[in-house]
Amino acid sequence: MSISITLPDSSVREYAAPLSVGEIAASIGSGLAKAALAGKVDGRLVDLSHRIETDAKVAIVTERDAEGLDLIRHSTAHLLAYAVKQLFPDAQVTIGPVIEHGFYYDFSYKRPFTPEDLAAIEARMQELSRRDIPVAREVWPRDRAVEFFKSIGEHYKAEIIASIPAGEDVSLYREGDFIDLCRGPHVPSTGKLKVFKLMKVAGAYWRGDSRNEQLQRIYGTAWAKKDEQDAYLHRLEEAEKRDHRKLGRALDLFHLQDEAPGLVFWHPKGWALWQQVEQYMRRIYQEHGYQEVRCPQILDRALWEKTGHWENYKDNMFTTAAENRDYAIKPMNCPGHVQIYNSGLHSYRDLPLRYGEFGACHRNEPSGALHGIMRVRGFTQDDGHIFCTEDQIGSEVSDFIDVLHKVYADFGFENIVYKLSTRPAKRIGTDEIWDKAERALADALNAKGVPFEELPGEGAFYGPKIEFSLKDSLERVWQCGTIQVDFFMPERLGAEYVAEDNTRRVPVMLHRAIVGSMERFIGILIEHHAGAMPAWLAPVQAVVLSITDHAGSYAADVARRLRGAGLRAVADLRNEKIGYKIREHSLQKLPYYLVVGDKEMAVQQVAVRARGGKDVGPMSLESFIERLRHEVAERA
RNA sequence: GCCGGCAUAGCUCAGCAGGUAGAGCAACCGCCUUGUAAGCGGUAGGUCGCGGGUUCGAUUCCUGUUGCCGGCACCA
Repeated sequence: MSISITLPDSSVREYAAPLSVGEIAASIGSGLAKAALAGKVDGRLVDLSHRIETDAKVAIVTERDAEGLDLIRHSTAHLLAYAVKQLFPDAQVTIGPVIEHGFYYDFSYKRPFTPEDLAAIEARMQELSRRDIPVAREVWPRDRAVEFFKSIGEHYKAEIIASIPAGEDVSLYREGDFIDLCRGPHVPSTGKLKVFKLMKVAGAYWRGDSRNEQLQRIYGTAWAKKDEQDAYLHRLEEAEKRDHRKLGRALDLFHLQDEAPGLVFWHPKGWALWQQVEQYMRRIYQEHGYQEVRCPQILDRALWEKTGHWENYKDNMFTTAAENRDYAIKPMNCPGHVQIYNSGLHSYRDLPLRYGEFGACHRNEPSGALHGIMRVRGFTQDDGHIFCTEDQIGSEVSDFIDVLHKVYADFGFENIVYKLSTRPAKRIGTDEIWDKAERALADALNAKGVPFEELPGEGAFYGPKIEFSLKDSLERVWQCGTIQVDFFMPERLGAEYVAEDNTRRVPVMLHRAIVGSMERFIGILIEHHAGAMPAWLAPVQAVVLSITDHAGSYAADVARRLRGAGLRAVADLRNEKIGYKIREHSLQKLPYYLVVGDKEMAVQQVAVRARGGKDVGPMSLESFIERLRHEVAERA
């Protein structure tokens, strides 16, 4: 009996006897046979050596498929392990998964790998690739595999296999004298792996747990084509130029120094940028029914004992003492907001009640977590708390997401990542309340039609939450916005309202922030715009450049009139060539450069140059003011 | 916090098999009065992160420490 194989173009081929995916590729064409990396049989990825016994749908996977690229990366991770085992036979292998743009492999070794080791390993990988060593799949009984890996001293591998259910078979891949446990599939031979580069070594914990021993992780990147890798490396270089730490210094926005780790010194220009963001967010508060409040920075220990922080988060709080009393510098704003709520008696008619604060908080973050102004110990949140009933959660969350979308859009962000974290094992509150709250959050997200990832068990012990993240130019994801349901703190701190039936009830509290940490958000803004802030945010919107001393007083007057019109302008009257001034201010990435010389002075105009070397031409100052105002209003 | 790397002038970086340091840019002072991304000349500037050790002598070697960088862990 024959086997009929259906190809992706719906054509059907008949074969007389069972055959491998590779043989099918060869029967279609020698070019395809050469390009083939793996196969897809009835939707399942398999090796080229996979034998097909019955009718099936088959696709040949090449480097042009997304799956092919993943395959290359995965196999390159194995090639890395192969090379490491050759050069360092007593290193132990663990896991080597595919990640975005590449792969990594974790090893256990008696000493750290050096950058020189990395170069040697990469060279060995190139050599192994040149030798085009076949990669073969083998199936072993689990227990035999465990014994085997133990016998060759690969204890981590043995542990991994031992965690696979007993009695199952496991697949191993052999290339040369290197054999590794792997689900596969893999490329048929090492010669298919040509474009790769080892990027860095780093520590990583075994099984991701900081209580376990630390392994050495080697990161690499791999691609189907050389020019794709070159483009990727180039992209990384370009992204580095956007690094907010570099731009913060170059544009004189802020600095950090040893005496204040994780705390930011905002310079005049950086603070001007901050103020644009803060004033914008203040209007958002006002437009959406929030009342702005302000609470103390330091609160008595007794309050933090009530919230549980003194017991559970003491290591992460900065504390202080005076006159026999202990205090903590607030790590969050919510307890303060509850105090304001509690200062009066509330009716159900008052709810929802929304408080907003630009609250500066301090948290003693682990030293290794600090990162520029993105992860700091002193930060300010656009923090808001909504006191409401259980029934109001849904509409409040829905409204919040609308506002958040508007804000992100105004700042120019479209790439938002949504995550819904649901009930953890250790939690307070009844299942009924959790059901209700989780459903309210999920319904709100679904109603907006946004895709979200659900993280079961990742919610806080006091309630579920949604987190909204943005990606920076280095593809790092930063959490900015959040909305969290809290069944716990209002009760802990004695918040209540009088319900319709005249009973006292505990309100639900929603913690919410849109930009999150102002510091982090501004860091993201800097990287997003590569320091070239849109006019509405730019610390300096226009600089007036005099060509000679002769036009100096006119230039100063133009700058004065711009400031009088509510715009942020400075004059550069230095005795320098105009090209020099243009260059200097261009490096500062200002939106507008107004050149004034005798010509302009004579007709009371300004010659306008926009960022990026665009010549806008001469115009009256009034026209320019109108243009800039329009741009600011549009947030263009 | 953990693993590794790094720390030299305001910035970017060089240097030193151990003999107390150098460039470019910036700064300052002159000259030039300038037309859309670097005019010319000069001057000044460093306890080589900080502490301890080895040494006749340490910026260089060893050690501790602080900070930063890359990951990991963490992020109420």
